[in-house]
Amino acid sequence: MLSSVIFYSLDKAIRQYRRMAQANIDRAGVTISIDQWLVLRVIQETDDLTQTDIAERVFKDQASVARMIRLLLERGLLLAEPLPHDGRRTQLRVSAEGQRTLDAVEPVVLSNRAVALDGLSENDLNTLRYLLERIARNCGAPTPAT
Amino acid sequence: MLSSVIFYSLDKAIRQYRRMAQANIDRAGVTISIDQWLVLRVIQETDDLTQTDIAERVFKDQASVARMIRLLLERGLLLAEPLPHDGRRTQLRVSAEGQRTLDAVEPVVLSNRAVALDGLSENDLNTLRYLLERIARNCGAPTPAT
DNA sequence: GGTGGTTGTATGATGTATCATATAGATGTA
DNA sequence: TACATCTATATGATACATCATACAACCACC
Repeated sequence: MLSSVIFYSLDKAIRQYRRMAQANIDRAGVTISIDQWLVLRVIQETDDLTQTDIAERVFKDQASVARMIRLLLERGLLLAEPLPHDGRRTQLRVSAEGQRTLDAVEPVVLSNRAVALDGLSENDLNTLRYLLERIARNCGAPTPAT
Repeated sequence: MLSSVIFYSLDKAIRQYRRMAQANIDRAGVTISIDQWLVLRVIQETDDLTQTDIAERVFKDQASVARMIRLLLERGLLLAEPLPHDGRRTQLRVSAEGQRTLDAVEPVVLSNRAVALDGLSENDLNTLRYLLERIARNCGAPTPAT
């Protein structure tokens, strides 16, 4: 039955977390999706990444990142200016408004994590991380039949 | 940094798994998404469920399930006939074609799971399941501020 | 200084996620 | 029976996921 399959538990956990997290962000009066927030945060930390770099960091597709960046630009949370030495790229920067959003979301995210991980010890988390990374690695191998 | 946050590991694991799983289904020559497959399988097991019931079982939204069922009907993998005692619902059944698809996908799914869980003991799986269910439960509580 | 391969970005197509809402059938109750 | 309410389904709107492709800028090399 479904509940015995680990991937349903996985799916369920991440889904419930995302719902809870988004609901709390909404309730805090901030208008941003957790995916956009994630991209914004990565750009804040390191602002000379290509879209492909960003996509790798957040485990998403370059196409998805491109569209999220477009939305963030349209919403004024991100600024872009052309890069002189590479006509394909633009220099992305978090705008003041974007910074305000990040600041507003930060405590909510921390609280979300605390709620989600309530009752789990440091040890549990390490175990969980280890097992999840193992699964990801197992699945990450390209097609063996070449 | 991102890698230290458990939810990125979670997200990464499930994403890698889904990519691998879908790629293997595609390679087997079957044209179905793993989400559609899941819905089809639930209907095969129990064919008198409402869309809301199905949605609950697969941890999805009723709206998503409605659209997946529409696609499955359009593709002829599912059959619907009106229910005499309830004009809102239809009786859903897996078609012969749908059954063939399920049969074709089954071994691929089993193999996918084996690949993904390679190196994890029964004990690891129980731990993992327990921790994931705990997280899901932690996140499942409705808004506390009422 | 062309030319071919690579890289960075954008976008089309299709499917799923989520919320909100619409609609119609079913049901309970005054 | 009439009405309010609930239930089952459908759908609009917006966003993300994924693959494929387009295209322009870059770069190496002859």
